[in-house]
Amino acid sequence: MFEPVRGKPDFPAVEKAIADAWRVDGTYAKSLERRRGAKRFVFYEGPPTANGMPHPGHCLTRAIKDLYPRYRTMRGEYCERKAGWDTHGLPVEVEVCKELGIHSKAEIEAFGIEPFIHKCQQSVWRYMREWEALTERMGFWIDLSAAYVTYHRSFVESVWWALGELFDRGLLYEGHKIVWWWAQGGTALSSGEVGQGYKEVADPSVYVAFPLVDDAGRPTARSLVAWTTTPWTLPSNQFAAVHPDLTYVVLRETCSPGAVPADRVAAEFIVAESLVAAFTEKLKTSFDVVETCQGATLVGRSYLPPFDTFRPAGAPTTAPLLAGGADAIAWRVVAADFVTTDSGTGIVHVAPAFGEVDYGVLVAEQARFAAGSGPGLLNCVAPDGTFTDVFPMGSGRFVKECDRDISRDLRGRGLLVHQEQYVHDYPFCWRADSDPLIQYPRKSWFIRTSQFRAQMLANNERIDWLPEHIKQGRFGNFLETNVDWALSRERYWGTPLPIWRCETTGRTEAVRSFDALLAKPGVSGADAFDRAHAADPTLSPDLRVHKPYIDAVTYDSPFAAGSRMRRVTEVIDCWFDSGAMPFAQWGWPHAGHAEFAAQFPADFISEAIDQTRGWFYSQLAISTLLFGPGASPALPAGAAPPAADYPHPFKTCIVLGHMLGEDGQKMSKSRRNYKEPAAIFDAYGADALRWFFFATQPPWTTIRYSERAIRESVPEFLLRLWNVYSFLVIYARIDGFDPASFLADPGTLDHADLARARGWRPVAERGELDRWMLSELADATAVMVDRLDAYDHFAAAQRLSALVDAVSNWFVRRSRDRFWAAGRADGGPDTDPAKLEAYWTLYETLLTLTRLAAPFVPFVTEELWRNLATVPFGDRVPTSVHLTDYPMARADLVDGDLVRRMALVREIASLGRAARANARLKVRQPLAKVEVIVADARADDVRWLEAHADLVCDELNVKQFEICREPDRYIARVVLPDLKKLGPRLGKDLPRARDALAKADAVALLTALQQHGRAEVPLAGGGVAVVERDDVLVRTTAKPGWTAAESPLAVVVVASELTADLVAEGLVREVVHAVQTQRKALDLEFTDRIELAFATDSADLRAALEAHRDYVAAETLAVRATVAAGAGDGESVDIDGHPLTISIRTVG
RNA sequence: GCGCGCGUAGCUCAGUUGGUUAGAGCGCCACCCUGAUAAGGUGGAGGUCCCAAGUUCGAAUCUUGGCGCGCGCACCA
Repeated sequence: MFEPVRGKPDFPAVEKAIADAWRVDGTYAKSLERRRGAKRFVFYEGPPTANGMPHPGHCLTRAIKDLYPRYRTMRGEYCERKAGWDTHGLPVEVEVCKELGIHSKAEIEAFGIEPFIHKCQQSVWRYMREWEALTERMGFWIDLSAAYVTYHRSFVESVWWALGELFDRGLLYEGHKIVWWWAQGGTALSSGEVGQGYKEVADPSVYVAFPLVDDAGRPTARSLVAWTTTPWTLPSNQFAAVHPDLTYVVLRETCSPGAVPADRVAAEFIVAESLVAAFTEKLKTSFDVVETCQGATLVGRSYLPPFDTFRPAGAPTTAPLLAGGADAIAWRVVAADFVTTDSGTGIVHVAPAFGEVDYGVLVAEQARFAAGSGPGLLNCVAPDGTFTDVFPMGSGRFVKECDRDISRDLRGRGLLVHQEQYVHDYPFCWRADSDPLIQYPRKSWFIRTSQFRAQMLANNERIDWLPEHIKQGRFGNFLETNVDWALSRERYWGTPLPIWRCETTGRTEAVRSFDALLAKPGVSGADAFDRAHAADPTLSPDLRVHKPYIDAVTYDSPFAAGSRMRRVTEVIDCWFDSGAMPFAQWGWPHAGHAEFAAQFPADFISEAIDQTRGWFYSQLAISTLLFGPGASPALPAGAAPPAADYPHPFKTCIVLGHMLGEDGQKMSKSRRNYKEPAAIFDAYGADALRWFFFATQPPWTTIRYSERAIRESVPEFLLRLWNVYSFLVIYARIDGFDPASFLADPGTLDHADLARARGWRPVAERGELDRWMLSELADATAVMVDRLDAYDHFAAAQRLSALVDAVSNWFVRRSRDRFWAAGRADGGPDTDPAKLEAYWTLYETLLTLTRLAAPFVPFVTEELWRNLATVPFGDRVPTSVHLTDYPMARADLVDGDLVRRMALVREIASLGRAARANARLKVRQPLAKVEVIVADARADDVRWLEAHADLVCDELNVKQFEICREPDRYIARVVLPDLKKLGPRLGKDLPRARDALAKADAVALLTALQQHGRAEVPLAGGGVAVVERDDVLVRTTAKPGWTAAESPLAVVVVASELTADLVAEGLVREVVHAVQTQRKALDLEFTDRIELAFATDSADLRAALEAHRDYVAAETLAVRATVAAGAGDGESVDIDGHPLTISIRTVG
C-alpha cells in the first residue's frame, strides 16, 4: 500500500532525500549500466572554468545539458556524461595576481614563475566544491569523478599531438600580430579586457602634408594631406593609402597675388573631393581646384614621410617585384578599400606597426616583392611604450607624451596643415585606467584556419543549430570572415606551445608527447620537475608538462651540430584546450582509443550564445583541420582516425540565450540583481528552477531571471501534479486500492504490464471518461516524444502542463463521485467496479505522467515513482523512475473523436459557468435548463452531446440540457467575408463587398449559398461581387437580453427563471456546503460518520431540508439528520438570508 | 561603426504563407467553487504591437530608415 502523503509538499526537503538516495544507491551509474551496449547518445560537456562562483546562467546550461541525456537514456540509448573543467588562461592568472596584489608580468616574474604556477594550479579548484555541489543539487547527472581537466598531463599531451600535427602539415606558423598592448605592464590584452577599458578622451588630431617627390627624391610643391589622431605613429609611417575609386583634387590656396604663405613648403594639397568643403572650413581659407584625378592615378607615387627616421636621403629605394619591374619599397601611395571619406582627408597615413589594418597593407605589399627584398616592419617604439634611439626626439619617453613635440616639430617644418582636438573612445588598461593602450606588433604563432574556410563552412552546413539562424547568421558570418587563429600567449599558466627552436639556426620542430621529448638525443633538464617534486611532494605530477619545468628541457639540435633545442616561451590560447576536448578528454591518440572511437562526434552539445566564437568555433576549427577530408593524421599505433563525414565534432547544438538579472540588466554581483541559485533551491527546489527554465520560454531567448517568476511557475505544474498524486494516495488508502494486490508481475508498470492485473478491464470496455483520459495520455506521449526528439523541450513542457491540467481539472473532478462511492477498491467482495476502474485509470495516468516528466523534474517524479511503484511493488519494479523506459504512445488508445468531443463539452461547461456569472447565478443554485447552439458541429458530435446531457447538467447544476433547434431565438448570425479567399479575388472591391455582406440579410444569404452554392452581392456604387459557399464565415452572437456566453464553438444560453423547488434545492446545497465546511473545521477524517441536528426559524428552510433530508445525509456522511424549529445548539450560519444552527456529533 | 538577435498587457511570452474584434499564463480586482488543493472556475481592468515612412483592398507580420536592449567583431587611419 502507498505511504501517506503530506498535503503541503516541502519540495526542497523531498529533493534532498532523493539526492541522498541517488548517491547511496548509485542510481546514475545504474542508469548507464542498463544501457551498456546500446546505441550511443554522445554528449560533450563544454568545460566550465571552476574559477568563479556558478550563477543562474550556469544553472540553465546545466539543466539543458541534463534533460536530453536523461531523455535519451530513458529512450534506450547509452549516454556517458563525462564532466570537464577548463583550468587554464588569463582569468586564472588575474585571480592569482589579485590575491598577490600584483599586476604586471614583471611583477609575476619577480614573484617567480614556479610559485606563481603552483598558485594558479591551486586557484583553479577554489570554487570546485561550489560547482560540484551545484551540479548535484540541480540533479545534473554527470560523472564528476571522471572529469577531464585541461591542465592534466594526458590532456596537455593530446593538445600537443594536435599542435604537432598542425605544425608538421605546415599549418602552424610564426608571424606578427598587432595586439592591444599595455606597455607599462608589458602584456597584451584580450578583446574582452580591452572592451572593459574604453574611455572618451580628446586626442590631438593632425593634418599632415606628405610632399610628393620627383624622381630624384626631391620634394615638390604638391603634398598629400593625411590625417591621424596618433601623431606618435608618424615617425613609423610607411605608406599613404587612397581609395582607387574615389575622386581626389589638387587644391591651391586662393590668396592675394604674390602672397605665398611663408610657413608652408607646399602650395598645393591633395585631398578627396568630397572632403574639400570640410577641409576648407577647418583651415578657414579658400582654395582653387587645380586638378581632379582618380585615386588610382595617385597609386605608386612616392612621397616624403614626415620624419626621416627610416628614410635615407635621395631617390626612393626600390626593389624588384615578383610580377616584374620594380617599385619603391616604402613611402609610396597604395590603394586600399578601407579608405573612407567619413572623416579626415581621404588619404590614410599607414604605420603598419601600430594598426591591424595598416599591418595588412604591409603584408600585402611584402607579397608583391621577391622574398626578402620587400619592405620590413618599421617600428621605433620599444615594448615598454617609449621611443627608441632611432627616433631621437622622443628617445626614452612614452609615445603619447611626445604627441605635442611631434606636432610642434611638424609645424616648424611647415608640414602641419591643421591641428585640432578630436574626441573619441580610446581603450585604457582596465587594471590601471590611466594607462592608455597602444596597438603594437608582437610575434605570435598562428594556425592557418583561413585556408580551411570552405571546409569549415561545409561542416557548419551539416550541423543542426537551434535556433536555426545561428548557422547562416552569427556563426556562418564568423566563419566567412575567418582569419588565422592567433594561438600563442605570452603568459605563464597555459598549455605550453610544444615547439623547440634551434639556438643557432632558429629552425623549429614540434613535439607530440612528453615521451617523444625524452626520446630526443641529448635531452637534459627533465629532472627539473623531479627536483621540485622531491622538495615538495604535494606538487601535482601534471605540472611536469607546464612552465617553468618544461622550459628547462632541452636537447641536441638536428639542424646544427653542437647546438641545443630550446622550447619557445609561449603558452597557447586556452580556447584551443576546450576545442580539443572531443579527443583530449580521453588522452587520445596516446590513449583512450576505444573511448574516442565510440564517442565521436557528439550528438548533442549546448552552451550559451557567447560560445559562438568560443567553444563552438574552437571545436569546429580543430576538428575540421585535424579530421576533415584530405587530412590523414599521423597517429600512434592503435589509434584510428575518425570518419571524416561532416558534421563533426557535434551534430546538434542548442544555443542558449543569455540570462539577465531581475532588473533586465546584465547579471552582476555588484548590482545584486539576482538571487543566488542556492537560495532558490532552498526556497522552491531544483525542480522548480528547472521547470522555470524549460517551460517558460524557448531556451534561446534572452531570459529574465526572476525569483517571482520561478515561484509562480511552481503551482501551475509541480503543485498541481503533486495534488493529483496526493488525491490518489489519500483515497487509495481509504478504499484499499493496492495495485500490488492485483498484480504479481508488474514489469515496468507499462500499459501492457497493468493489463495483466486481476480484474483489469480492457480500455475499450471502460467508461468514456477513462477512455478519454488514456487517449489524452497517449496523445501527450506522442507529442512529447516527437518534440523531444526535435530538441524542442519548450513545446514538450507545455504539452505536459496541459496534460496535468486535464488530469486535475477534468478527470479527477469528473471522477469524484466514483472515488467517493460507497464500495471499496481492494478487489474484495465490496469492490465497486466503477471505482476500481477509476483507480486503475488514474494510477496508470500518474505512472506514465511521472515517466514523461522524469527528465524535466527528476526529483519530484522520483518521489512519485517511489511511492506509487516501489513502495507497493518493492524490487519487482525498477527502483527509480530514471531506470524505466520513456513511455511510447499507444496509437490504439488514441480516440480522436472522443478527444474533440470532450473538448467541446469542457468548452460548453466553461461557457455555461460564464453565462451563470453574467446573471449572478451561483453554481450551487440549480436551474431548470441550459440550451446550447453549436456552431459548425458535425452531426455525430451533436448526437454525442445530447447523449451526454447528464454530464453537462451536472457540471452546470441544471435540470435539463438541450441542443437548441431554433437558434434564431437567441442568436444573430453575421456573415463575414473570408478575407484570405476573397482578398486576392476582389482586391480593391473588398471593402465594399465586406460592407455589403454585413448589411445583407444573413439568413437569406446563407440559404442562397446553401441551395445554389453561390450568391451575388450588390456593391455600393455599382457592380456585384460573386460569393461562393466557402468564401464566407458565419459568426453567431447571442442576442441581447439573454443570459448567454459565446465562443467560436458554441453559444450557451442558461434559463434564469427560478421556481420554488429550485430555490429550495439551492438552499439545501448551501446547507451541505456549510456542513462540509464544519466537518473540515472540526478536522474530521474523510470517512467519519456524523449525526446532524439542524434548527432554524425559517419555515422555508425547514421545508427544504425535510424534503431533501436523504440527500443532505448522503452528501455529508450523516447517519441521522434532524430538523427542528427555533434556535438550537451549535454553529450559527446564514443560508441565503435564512438563519440556521448546525450541530454535528461524530458517531462510532 | 559593422554583423547577428530581440522589441507585443504590470511580468513572462504566443501570434501560422499579410486577413476579420492581437491572444495565453502569471500578477491585480470582483465573484464563484472546494471532503486532494499554497489548487480550481468565471468575469473585469490593463495594449501608441518601439517609432516613422513605404508596399497593399488590408501590416504586429513584408520593405526601408531610425530608436532601444543583448551579444559578437571592431574602434579606425
